[in-house]
Amino acid sequence: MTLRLVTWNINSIRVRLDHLARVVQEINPHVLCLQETKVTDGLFPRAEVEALGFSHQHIYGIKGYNGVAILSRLPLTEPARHDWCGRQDGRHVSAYLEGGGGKRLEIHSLYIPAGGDVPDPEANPKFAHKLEFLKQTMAWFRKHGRNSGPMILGGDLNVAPLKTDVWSHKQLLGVVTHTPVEVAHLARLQDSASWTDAVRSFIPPEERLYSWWSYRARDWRKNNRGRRLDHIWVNEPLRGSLAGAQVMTSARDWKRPSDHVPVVVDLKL
DNA sequence: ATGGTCGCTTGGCGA
Repeated sequence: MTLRLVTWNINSIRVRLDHLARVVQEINPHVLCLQETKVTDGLFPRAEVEALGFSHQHIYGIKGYNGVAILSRLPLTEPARHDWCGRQDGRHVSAYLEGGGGKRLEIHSLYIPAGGDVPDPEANPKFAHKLEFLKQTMAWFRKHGRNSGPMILGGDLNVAPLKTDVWSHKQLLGVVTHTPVEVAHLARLQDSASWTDAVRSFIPPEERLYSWWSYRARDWRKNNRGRRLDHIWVNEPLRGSLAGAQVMTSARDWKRPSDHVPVVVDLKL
């Protein structure tokens, strides 16, 4: 079988249920990793999501902001919540996907802190939190990755690592999401479990690629000042299974869009 | 250079 996984910062699942339905209709994934669901678990639209075919739901929401989920057509087992930096803030969940080609895949949905405006951990506690979050997740994956089987991670990692992941490398070197210290931290996270950047294994690094465009631009398409903040990574056991990748840019043009678009990867299992 | 827009916890915060 070919397993299709989407990661998407949906920026409120309640506001964008119709968009979720459209993603399901047009892309037909087996698994969705969502970020910024922005809803407590009691108010999560479980029935509506189940009606779309996703009866297996592992959710971790808090009031007002953040919130992550793994939604699946196939069974999910051993659902886990991961908390970092001493906060219970709905940024990381994992579960095992059962039955994909007889394999058992470990899935992670991750929402790394945005980091505020000033890229200085001394002056800006949000930036300090972002760097510390990256350190704690990399330490965990370094240990955990040693004896894990096939793993796939989808998330809003809030870092655009490559020059071609931003509209202007030069102009964004001092802007949070593209500073050298964040890129170095993300590289260490990527190294922690020998992750492969699944999307960039199909869309070459020379090619500009974005997954987020600010709401504040008057015309996002015309300015095209995007950044690639949303990523899908696979570990070594899945590297040979990679079968395709795409970024659903069209979703940014829908009515009342998220500022992020869905990112899709196919795995031949 | 500043402010521009969303969604949430109704109003300031986080992005």
